[in-house]
Amino acid sequence: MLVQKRTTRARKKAAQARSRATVGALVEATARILVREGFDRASTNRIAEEAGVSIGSLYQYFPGKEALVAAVIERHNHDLMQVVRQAMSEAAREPIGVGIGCLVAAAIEAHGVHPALHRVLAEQTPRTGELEGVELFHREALELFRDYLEDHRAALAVTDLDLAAFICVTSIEALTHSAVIHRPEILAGEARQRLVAETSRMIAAYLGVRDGS
Amino acid sequence: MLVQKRTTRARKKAAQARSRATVGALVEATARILVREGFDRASTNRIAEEAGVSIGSLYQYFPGKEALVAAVIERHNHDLMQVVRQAMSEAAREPIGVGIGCLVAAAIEAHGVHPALHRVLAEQTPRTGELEGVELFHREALELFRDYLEDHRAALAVTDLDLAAFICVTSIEALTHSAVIHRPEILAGEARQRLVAETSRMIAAYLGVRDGS
Amino acid sequence: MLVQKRTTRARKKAAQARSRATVGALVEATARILVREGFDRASTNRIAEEAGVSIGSLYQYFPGKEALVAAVIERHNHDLMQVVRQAMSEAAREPIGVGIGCLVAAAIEAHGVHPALHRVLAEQTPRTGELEGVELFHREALELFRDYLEDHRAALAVTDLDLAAFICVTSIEALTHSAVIHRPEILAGEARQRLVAETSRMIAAYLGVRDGS
Amino acid sequence: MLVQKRTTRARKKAAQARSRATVGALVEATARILVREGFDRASTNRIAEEAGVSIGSLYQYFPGKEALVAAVIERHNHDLMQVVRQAMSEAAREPIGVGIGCLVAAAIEAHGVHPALHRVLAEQTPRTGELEGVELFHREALELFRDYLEDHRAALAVTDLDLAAFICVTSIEALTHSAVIHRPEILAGEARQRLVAETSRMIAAYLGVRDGS
DNA sequence: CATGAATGAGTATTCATTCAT
DNA sequence: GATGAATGAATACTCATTCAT
Repeated sequence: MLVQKRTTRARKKAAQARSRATVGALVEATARILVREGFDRASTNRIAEEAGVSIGSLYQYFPGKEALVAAVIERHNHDLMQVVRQAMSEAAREPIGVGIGCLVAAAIEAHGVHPALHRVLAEQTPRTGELEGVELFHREALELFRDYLEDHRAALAVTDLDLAAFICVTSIEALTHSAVIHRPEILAGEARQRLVAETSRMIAAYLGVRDGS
Repeated sequence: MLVQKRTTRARKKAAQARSRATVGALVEATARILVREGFDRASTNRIAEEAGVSIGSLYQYFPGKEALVAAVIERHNHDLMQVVRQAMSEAAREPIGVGIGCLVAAAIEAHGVHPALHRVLAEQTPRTGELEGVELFHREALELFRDYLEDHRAALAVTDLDLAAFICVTSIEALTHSAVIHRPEILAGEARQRLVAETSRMIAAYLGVRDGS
Repeated sequence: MLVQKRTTRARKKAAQARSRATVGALVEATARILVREGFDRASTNRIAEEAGVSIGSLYQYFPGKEALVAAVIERHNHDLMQVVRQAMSEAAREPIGVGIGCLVAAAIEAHGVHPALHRVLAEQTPRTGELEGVELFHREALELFRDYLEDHRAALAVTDLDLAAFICVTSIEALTHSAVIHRPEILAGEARQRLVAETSRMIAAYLGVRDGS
Repeated sequence: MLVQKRTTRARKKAAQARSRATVGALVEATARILVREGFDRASTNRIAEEAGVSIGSLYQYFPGKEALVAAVIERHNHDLMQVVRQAMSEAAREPIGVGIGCLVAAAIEAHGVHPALHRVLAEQTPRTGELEGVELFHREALELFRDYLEDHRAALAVTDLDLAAFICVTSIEALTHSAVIHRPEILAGEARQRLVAETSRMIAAYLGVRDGS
């Protein structure tokens, strides 16, 4: 009995491990094809082939193309949040004037995680049905930033923190995104410093950051 | 002879009128379907049907779906620019502190021109090939705004006007867009005033607008 | 009355001249497109455009694409026959041994009249309906050659002149055609002489040409 | 393990058998439609229907109409070569005077393999892209015949065997083809013997076959 | 007669999805 | 669970032809 159980467990584990591997391969293949061929040419058949998995198995784990892309988005969001969270905890240890600089720099850095994928996701992926997940990152970042403002409320002139967070996060996100997509030259060398500086200055000015806090 | 010529002209005009009508019907039908069914379900056949025109005629005037959507985008951009230009000339007559408020308000107003279409264009239309025209509006607005800053250079603390224009236009665009799409409640009544006020304040603070100019 | 008639006549003539010009332009345009784009891509609309004529006018003069191509074939056949007839009358003045050489040489020359068109007609034009006209050339040449043999019956060993003509014309035609299409190198310089010589020798040997006739 | 493997193999075989059956059905259906409806009316949809296979399956195995027709041509060529090769080995055992008769007779026989298909392939199939395979048969036959001449070089008066092979094969091919297509009456009963005799005589005379070899 | 806008049946092709093995 | 052959609705696009002007 014990042996049997063990075997079963082992088998299950093996099976689960295999499952995870298959799922992983599929998500990675989707990302690769998305980047290489674009959203429209990313068909389930092609993805399965790229993953080295049969089309039947693909449908075993994902209900369709949408779910596959959603998984890619989720993973990408997770990677981005990693960077953001890291920056957040760094910023928490600094006075707010410095902290905002950290966060802006982090936003740019985050967009550099997987720029090609980011671009495809931003430019070609329709925000419909399951796929609106692209916006999820925004919401998470928003919450984090709102909390950050809350922690520094005393040092700020603004009162409506919700609105302030919306304005800051949206602006920072848009600036870094737009720079990455349409002005890559602005992100190299000294120009990058200036972008960070200017953006930070704008945000700080808007928030009415009091010196020495 | 004169009669003959007239007839010829009349014929031509009739023909041209018919053509224009067909083209117009197609563009309008495209916009309608885009809004009603979304980008992916907007097939050339469906568009032709909606326009009350044969599929053959569609291809007489447009090389494909892309061109159709591009025409819709172009028309939409044109409508937006109308609003922006109007606001620009208004702002030109005011001190910069007030002028920026005008422009921000105009940006929100512009997004209200045809919100449903705007949304589809922003969320579902891939920015590939001919379709990157969505970005064209941005570029035009950028230029206009840069000129505006140029005219008020003396009243500003910033020196790199290109970078400043990029930062301002991108931020304003993103804030109004994001508000329209994800926070419609923020655009009604008193909340709208606050959004305009806050945004304007941020931009003015960033530009280092000197009072009384 | 007279004046009237004259005018009418003149008009008619003018009209007829215009008609002929239109027809000519259409046939030439068809040939040009056939060569440039191939049979399949030669659409009536394209032909009309190339001819600088409206599609409506095209259908005034030709019932469809088939008729257009048939006209091109006919004209081409006519050009070929010109060469063949010329050679025939030359050959008639020579003893048969020499005459056959003339005819073979003429066959090659004929294929050089408009090789590109010839190729398209031979390789891409289906021999169906009105279009079987490609074979018409063969039949005409056959008849001419049969008469030629008849005139030289006394100098020949063969008795069934119909069969002999079929064998000779088919062979000559095939050899020159095949050379033009698949062995163009065989038609330049000294190789060409050899092809003519060998072919003539074969035909003469087959016919049992008696020397000195 | 063995059982497992067997099962796997069996599965594969079953799958492969199904595939082969589908492919076969498609090729046969193409041939049938080609004959019944002609090249132009042979659309992929019609072929799939005739084959009792979905249009999707058609495209799983063939990239398009061209490939389908190419497969038919290939199969037909193969069938023809079968006959030719058979005749060749027969001819090899005979003196060349008799051998040539064998080969000519075989050429006619070969054209009788599937005359209707042969006709469509010859008359309606454009020789473009993948489809030039019609000419492949010619090239193969040419090589075979050249080798044959080589083996009998001593018994021949001609020296340029390449040119001689070209002349012989082209002539024989054209004569039998033309007879089948345009003079079917010439291929029945006694007339056929005469055609073979005359053609053989022409070829033998051309080659300068020495008696008793 | 000339024009060219309009037509719409027809064709090739893709792709998400199912299901027997 | 895995496989991959099969499916067929859907789509983009062409082209011969008509007919109102």
